[in-house]
Amino acid sequence: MNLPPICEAFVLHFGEMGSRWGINRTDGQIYAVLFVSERPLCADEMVERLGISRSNVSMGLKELQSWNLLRQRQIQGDRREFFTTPDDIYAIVRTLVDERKKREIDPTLSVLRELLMQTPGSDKDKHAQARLRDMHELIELLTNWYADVQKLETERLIQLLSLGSKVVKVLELKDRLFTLPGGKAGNLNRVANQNTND
Amino acid sequence: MNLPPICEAFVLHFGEMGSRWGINRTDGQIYAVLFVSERPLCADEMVERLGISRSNVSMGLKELQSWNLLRQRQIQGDRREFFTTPDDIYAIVRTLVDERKKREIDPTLSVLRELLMQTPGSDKDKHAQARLRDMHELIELLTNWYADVQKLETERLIQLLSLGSKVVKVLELKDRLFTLPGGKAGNLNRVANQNTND
DNA sequence: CTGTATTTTCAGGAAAGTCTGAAAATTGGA
DNA sequence: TCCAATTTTCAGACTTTCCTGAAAATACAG
Repeated sequence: MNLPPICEAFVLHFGEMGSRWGINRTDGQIYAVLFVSERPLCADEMVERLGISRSNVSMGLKELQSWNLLRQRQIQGDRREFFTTPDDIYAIVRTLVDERKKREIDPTLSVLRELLMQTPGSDKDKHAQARLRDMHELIELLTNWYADVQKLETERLIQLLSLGSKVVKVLELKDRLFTLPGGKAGNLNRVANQNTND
Repeated sequence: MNLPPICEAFVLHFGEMGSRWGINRTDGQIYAVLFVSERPLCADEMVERLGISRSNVSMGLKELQSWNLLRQRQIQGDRREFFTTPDDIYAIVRTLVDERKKREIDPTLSVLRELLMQTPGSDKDKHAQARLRDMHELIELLTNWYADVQKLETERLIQLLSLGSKVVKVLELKDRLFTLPGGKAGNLNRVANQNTND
């Protein structure tokens, strides 16, 4: 590997982590090397830096592209293709989550729905369906939350995440305020509900 | 595989998904078969249902136990050990996330912190550090959010997740209400801030 | 302590996944 | 069109991971 020390340490760790998440170690390293690079790289530069074969880089890039994780750039008067990762790390994570959702969560949801439609032929299958219903409900809760939150601008998202569980306190406050008796409170409560039900 | 149709379909899908997440397909199947089972199972029953070797089940159970994913039960007058998954699927997901965090996120954070402490020996390393700082910041944001939200009771958590991005609307409402001029508003604002700053 | 039921370990075979070099395909300039 | 630069493909070598049966270890009843 032909990289300055900090880059190399990161690339190695990232490849290692990738391989624990079902991502080919080398593909993880290719991504990492692009992620820390100050400018777009062509395939031969990755070969040079990672010390792997040209064909391995080619396949890795194809895989990463199929995950929408790369930007491709042409450089003036150069026939080679250059690659980068997006600058915005929030955008990167969104893409990653979107792709994994598309490839793994969505198919799982549809398998679960299909199995829940079937008529159980035994008590065991009946019980299995009850468990599957729980799982389906939870996955739906999480994906709906994600779909909703994903629409927010990064700015707002950060705000929301920073707040964490304190949100619950704000809700308690809201409940407390708007369940007070009296005309004014009733009026405010309508406003509040307008704001919380879409 | 010796399972009723719905169970079998689920077990196969779950094993398949597991293998995409860096979990051994067989271990995923073992988990799945316990998850849908109406009662605790002993190792030989898993052998029978999944059609794999006894030693494979033994290793799978060991692995799943190291992830804290199983409950172990003794049955009156039976020397064999019986296993189940927890009933509460929210608890299951919490455990899963906790373990992955412990094994993958935490070590990554410490690698990042370590690399950010180092003095860069080149411009490339300097730029790499800037990228690593972004990544570190984002991971911290997410893990802090998780650590915070994880403390909530399931009930409250569901409430919060169901709300999704509507939370932002509630916050806007709060801001609108408590930035109005007047003594009463000022007073309420203090209450609100007490409630939102821990 | 002995014997049986049960679980665990582990060497080595099987399967799956990864990597490479050589060759084919593609691209764009002349 | 041809040619050289570049990228892609893919068979087979190599590596890693997984799975098994046999043997060892453990647990416990008698």
